[in-house]
Amino acid sequence: MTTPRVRFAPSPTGYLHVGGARTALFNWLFARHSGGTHILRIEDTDRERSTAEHTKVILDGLSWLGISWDEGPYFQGEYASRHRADAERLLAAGKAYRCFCTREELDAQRSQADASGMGFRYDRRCYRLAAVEVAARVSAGTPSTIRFLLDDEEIAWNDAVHGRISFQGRDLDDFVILRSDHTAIYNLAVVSDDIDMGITHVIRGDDHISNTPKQIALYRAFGYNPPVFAHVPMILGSDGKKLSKRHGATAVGDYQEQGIFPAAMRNFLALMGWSPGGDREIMTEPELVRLFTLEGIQKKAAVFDTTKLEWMNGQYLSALPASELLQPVRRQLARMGIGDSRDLAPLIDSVKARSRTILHVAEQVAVRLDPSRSSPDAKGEALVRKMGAAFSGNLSLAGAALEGLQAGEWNAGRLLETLRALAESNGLKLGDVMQPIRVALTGSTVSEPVNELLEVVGRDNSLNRISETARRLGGGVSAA
RNA sequence: GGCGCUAUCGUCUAGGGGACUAGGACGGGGCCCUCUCAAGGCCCAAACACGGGUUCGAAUCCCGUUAGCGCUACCA
Repeated sequence: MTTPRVRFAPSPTGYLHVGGARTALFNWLFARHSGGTHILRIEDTDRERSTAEHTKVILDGLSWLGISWDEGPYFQGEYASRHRADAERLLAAGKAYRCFCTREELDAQRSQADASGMGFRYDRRCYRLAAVEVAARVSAGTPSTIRFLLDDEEIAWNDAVHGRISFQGRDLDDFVILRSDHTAIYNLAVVSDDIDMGITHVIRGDDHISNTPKQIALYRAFGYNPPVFAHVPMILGSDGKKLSKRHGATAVGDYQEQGIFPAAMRNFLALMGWSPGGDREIMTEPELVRLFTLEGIQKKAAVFDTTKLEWMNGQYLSALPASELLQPVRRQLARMGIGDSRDLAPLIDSVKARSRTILHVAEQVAVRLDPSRSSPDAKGEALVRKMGAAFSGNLSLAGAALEGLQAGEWNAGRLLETLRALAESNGLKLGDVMQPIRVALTGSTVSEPVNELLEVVGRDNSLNRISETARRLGGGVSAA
């Protein structure tokens, strides 16, 4: 068996979608697993919608995900002359014919067919034109497309994920392969390029299943054996509909911004429509490559579950030491307009267990760098309301006790001792003194243990914030 | 409408005739830990779409129904 050659062939008419990224990932995993070649081909033949910016975004997205390619990127638009020559070769061989029907005529025929409840099929009126008539129109300069003459025969293939799929030629149409401006239509361009590039396996979304018989017919007409087709299931939004902007973040760039790790995204995407069998979920890149097979691909469409993605990202997050998080966290902080001079590692360590994304880590680090950046959330406000005057009262008490600690004593151990003693001597539960501090410093009722929080925020920042908050909420009345 | 694809917990999935009182993960609920928690530990609820076959035996094989999705362009 020759080594596989696969391609990822996005059209640069939009951003790199998670569905496209998943298809790219499968192609890449298959190539790496089998020692094959991964080719990147940009299908830019839709000139109206294709842009260089989209191409760049797609390339950047793939790089971010760690998906590489061995050949390319090739640009389909550069092969226009081969496409045209191939179409004309089919025309000369009598396997295609010129069609002079205009778009308007076709539209009229289509709507008529719709109105009568019949499915539209091109009636081959131009195929029946006499040769002299065709020649006359051509020399008169009448624009024409080239249509493929589709035989009525069974077209079937053994799909690597679905098994045998078959269509009848009579259910298909004599489809256009070359536009009147001599540029190729998708199905022709794909087959022409895949033959030219020696593609052995076509791994793509299953929305292409109905294109496949047309493409196989083209392979037959050109005298080539079709490649192996593997149609991977769609990725759906939470409502079971095709993923779109309505579903929120759908571009891989969105997840990059949210602080999702490429490794986590890759791991998660690999599990959308593929399973290694058994219970494995968190897998390293080499494991993914080793385990990946076309047989493990699912037939059923998968719903993209952001919550589980974030959970998985959290798994990667907690497995990574703070030292490796330094750069990404700094980047996020910079985007938030926060420069820093402090060593962030201890801050990162104290918040990463409770975080799922880098963005979340950065937000919490920012608050610990400067508690005045915090604003109370719903739970924080509820606590203030519930405790009433005791909130600021206990806070002042704590502030006074904490002030007794010198800078050299400001560590988690001493802080805990101090707070415990304070609670005991005032007949308070530990939580009654801890929670107000937590809310004052973070705005929330959730954080690392308060003594650790105090240590990480530092003596001056902590004390300032505590007295400030006590004063503000105490309405100027000292509770002491 | 026509053609095609698909159908296991809410979601991602394991399962390829007996090992299934259907397993894992996310999410949900509860308990423990505890100053709080989105962290950790333990526990619970939750699914084979429906109907026919085949078989000693069906989540697994076949057929039909239903539902969902895709395609049906001089888009890709």
